[in-house]
Amino acid sequence: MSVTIKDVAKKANTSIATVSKVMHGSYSISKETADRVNSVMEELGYHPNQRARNFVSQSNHTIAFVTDIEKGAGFSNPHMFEMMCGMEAMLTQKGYGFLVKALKKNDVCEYVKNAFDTKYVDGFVIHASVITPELSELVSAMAIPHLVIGVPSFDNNFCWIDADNRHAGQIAAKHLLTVGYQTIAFIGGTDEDKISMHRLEGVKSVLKEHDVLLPPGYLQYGNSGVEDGYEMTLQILKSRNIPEAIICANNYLAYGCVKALNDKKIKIPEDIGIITFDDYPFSKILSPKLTVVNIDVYDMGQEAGSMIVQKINKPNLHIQSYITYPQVIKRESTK
Amino acid sequence: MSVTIKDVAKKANTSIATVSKVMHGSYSISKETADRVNSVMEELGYHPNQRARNFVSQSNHTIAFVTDIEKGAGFSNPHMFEMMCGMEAMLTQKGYGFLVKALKKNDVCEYVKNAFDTKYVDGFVIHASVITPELSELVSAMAIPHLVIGVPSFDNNFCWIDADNRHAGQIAAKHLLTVGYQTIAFIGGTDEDKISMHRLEGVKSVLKEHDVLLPPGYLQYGNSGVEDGYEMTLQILKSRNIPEAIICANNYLAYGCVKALNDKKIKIPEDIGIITFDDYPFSKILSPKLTVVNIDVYDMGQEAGSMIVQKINKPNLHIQSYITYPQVIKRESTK
DNA sequence: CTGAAAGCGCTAACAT
DNA sequence: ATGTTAGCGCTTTCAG
Repeated sequence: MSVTIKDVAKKANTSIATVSKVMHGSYSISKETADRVNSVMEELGYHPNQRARNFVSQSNHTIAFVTDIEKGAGFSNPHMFEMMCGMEAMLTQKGYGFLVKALKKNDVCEYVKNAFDTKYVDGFVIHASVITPELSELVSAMAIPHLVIGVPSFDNNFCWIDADNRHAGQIAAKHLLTVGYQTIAFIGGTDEDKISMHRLEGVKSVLKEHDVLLPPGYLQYGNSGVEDGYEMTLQILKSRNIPEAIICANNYLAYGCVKALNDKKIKIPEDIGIITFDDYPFSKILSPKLTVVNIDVYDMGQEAGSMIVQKINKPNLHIQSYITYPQVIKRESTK
Repeated sequence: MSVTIKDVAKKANTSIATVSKVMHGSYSISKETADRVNSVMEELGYHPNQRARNFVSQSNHTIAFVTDIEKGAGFSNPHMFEMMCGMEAMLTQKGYGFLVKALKKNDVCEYVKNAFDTKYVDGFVIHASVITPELSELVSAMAIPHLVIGVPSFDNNFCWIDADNRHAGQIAAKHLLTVGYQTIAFIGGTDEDKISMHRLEGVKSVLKEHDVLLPPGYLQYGNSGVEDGYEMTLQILKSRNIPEAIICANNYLAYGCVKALNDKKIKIPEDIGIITFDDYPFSKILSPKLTVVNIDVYDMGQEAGSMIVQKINKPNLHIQSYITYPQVIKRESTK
């Protein structure tokens, strides 16, 4: 076994209580004893046993991030990881460990309940993809410190934060208007796709404000594959008056859109400007490089890390808010 | 406080030792008591306190993954996260928690030493990007359970596993030969870029074996940007005899290569075939979709998870090996 | 300013 | 088959 507080106490000719006090910088300790104890600790290479401390304090100083990641997620969902990076950084800064737990929606309740009951972790950040009404019940009934990332789509008592996609949509529309595009079309996901819908809402609100019309033909919905973007763009091009710019609800649609425009020999950004959301690596690689409204998910992760710690310290804090740092990254696909 | 083993014992009219035994399925317990205890546990909603267990057993059943990730890593380094997914899955399966710790190379020694001394975690998986000779000293001097992912580039006592990029290079070359390309060029990173170099080695070994020449003009090195790939491809096209296929050491180079070939109106895969490594999301999005030798980093993560657990259980196990599951994903850029 | 002692909740020898 | 008891290493009253 390694050296314990007892060993230090013995060698320093004092009690373990005093050693403990020295470690915690208690004022009621004479400089001499403190010095003596410190040097013995040094000499013996003493390190407090974290597990014993966890046990006594009934806190692990770790939080679990619960989400649904499976094989391929690293490639298909870079945002999730970018968020994790931000969370980890903030939690480290606050003195917490960052534990990752991949779970299917159906297993989350059991895990959270158990992890909480057994005091395995101090709190949970839970991705909206795995929340359920039962979980909402559970966390509020047992007052489990938690924070959901993403807006729940049902009645709930969760604390949550989310990116404000509506705001991002507004920013996209404003950017296009500002640089001089006067007619704007939108291609987006199905109506199941909340993110796409919120972005569209934001776009609409800005267009309305500026008295820009959005004729039905300028609005296309579909799946979010490259091919879907391609087809939807073709649809838009059938309009009597071709729009001056197209807002694509996501990168894949945007790539399909670019392809369609290329095939039709339509110049980007001169004839038609394109803007999309989220800064995927290939936004910078495509030609033209895509102008993008980026949401800083790293910052969002940091925010989440900071908030879960707040929740742990002030359990009755209740947060439900949109947090977002959208920003235009101007590249080649807009004037 | 929540319900403890004492409460259960009292209510079940037995001792805490018996309760403990019931939990661990000891044989020397009568069916009746076991049943009674179990139902009391159920009734009271008892859950053993994990922290107390950790304390007693001096094991957290958690391992820390130490690596250098910073803002943007989610996008720039999908492989890292894919590996993490695999590790998490395996560790969960083995009953371990997965803790992520982002650290700069200079801070790793201190962290590992302290986390080990304080028994904060049971073992470490360490990414090769943050290892140092001092760390090697440390882990072997203190017998710290660890596993490095990536080959160290210096003399060391680490246990490590790595992807076999040489093997991947062989597979790429073999694939091209098999589908009928007879002359092959290679564009790769600088000679600092070990991964690229290893891939090239593999390629060379296969070409040699099949008596295929690799004239100097067919070999281009540079940085790994899209533009670099573009330029290097142009260089290759200056050769007297244009090669029938090009192996690109990574995706970015490959994209530049595709661009150059498109600009020169050279048809892929008819005139020139292209193959590259690692299945980035945009390999499937580009046109033509890229044929790729994929290394399953998820599997590698799983392997790492499994091995660190083995190391914890059998400390004198020493592993230094190349582990790899390279596989050709045939798409449109080769015949 | 210092120390004795009572836990924290559980496990595992050792008795019975 | 069951119970007693001694820790695990540390924090924290409470006395002195």
